Amino acid sequence: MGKGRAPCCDKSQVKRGPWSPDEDLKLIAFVQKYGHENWRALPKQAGLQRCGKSCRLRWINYLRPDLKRGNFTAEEEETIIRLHKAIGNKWSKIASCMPGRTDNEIKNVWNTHLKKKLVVKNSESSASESKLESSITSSSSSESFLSSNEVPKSTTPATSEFNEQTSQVTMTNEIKKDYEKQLSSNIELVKDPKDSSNISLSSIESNILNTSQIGDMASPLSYLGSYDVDNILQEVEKPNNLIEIPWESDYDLWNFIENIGTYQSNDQVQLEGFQASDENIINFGEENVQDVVEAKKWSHEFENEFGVGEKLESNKGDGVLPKNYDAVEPEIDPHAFDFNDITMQESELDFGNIQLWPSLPQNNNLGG
DNA sequence: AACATCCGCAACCGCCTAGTG
DNA sequence: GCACTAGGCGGTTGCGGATGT
Repeated sequence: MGKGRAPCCDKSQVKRGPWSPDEDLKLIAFVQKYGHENWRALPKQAGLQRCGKSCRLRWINYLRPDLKRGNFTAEEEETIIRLHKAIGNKWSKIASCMPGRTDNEIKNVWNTHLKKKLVVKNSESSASESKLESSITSSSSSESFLSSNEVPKSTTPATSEFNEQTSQVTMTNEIKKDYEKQLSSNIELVKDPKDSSNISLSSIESNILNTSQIGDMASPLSYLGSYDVDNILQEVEKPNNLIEIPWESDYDLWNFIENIGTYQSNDQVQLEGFQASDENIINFGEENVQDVVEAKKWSHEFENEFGVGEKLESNKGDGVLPKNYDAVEPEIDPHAFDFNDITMQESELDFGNIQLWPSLPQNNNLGG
């Protein structure tokens, strides 16, 4: 060894392996209350014998309240495939286009399902495609990022954001930039070095700009001819019926929505099925009561506006809770608060059992 | 029923990068 | 510009459940 940096923590001092419900609760409670400004310091402050990285990963991939759980829908898979075609293994970027999904999850889905699916698909269509390919790409060395069989088959270049409500795709600036960068680098690759003039792409370009079937273009050249990414994406991607929800831009709004499932009372909350010990009690600050009231109000508005009330329904059931919970506590849902044990100061608060994942109980299991 | 193999997923590892002094 | 730190990312691994023999 001798190379590389020192480990981020003393491995002998930290626990590794699967997380227990108790650890999860500690982490959730801490993050809800204090946030996660400093992951390295967090485990100590939260009373966890874990590496900060491990805490971060656990939170991001599993405990975050805005996570969607359950199988990927066909639309989501399609989105992953499209984005992967365009930007490759940029899992976090892909994830940023798919609210409620994590990079890790997407990566796993890709490696276990989609890659195989595509191999089968490609081998089925390879015969017919190879004919077309040879006629189109003969002039290009085309080791470009978007090889001809990687040109999106339908509608969207990669710069997109999946909209859960409409199953539509819109673009984020970050991805767009990436995409533009890749386009320009590809253009360099395909240009004939002997030709100092720009490649004449005007006819192709106008085709792109005028067509609603960008995906039918089979040639990488024609694809790469689309310098005006903005224009194209606006033309092609923006469906009329799309309701755009600014996922990242309005943090407070999402916070409100999330809070419904997280902050319940300014009192101590005992977790159902756990013995009353200090470890199993989560204290919520007084200010959170206001949050809950506000959140409830907003959630009503939100539900009316976007019809997402089901988001806040109970997510008990297969595939919603982590697998290891079944193993540890098959009879107990550690994320269901028992409100019988709460001394309510705000008499109007009556939210029933709301769990720590206000997430969509999509289909059933996560495969597995 | 017992064992072997496969498969999916959560977690870990190590590198990269941005921020800071 | 350099060193250091912490967060983020993508690749990989290992466990446990599912399936096959």
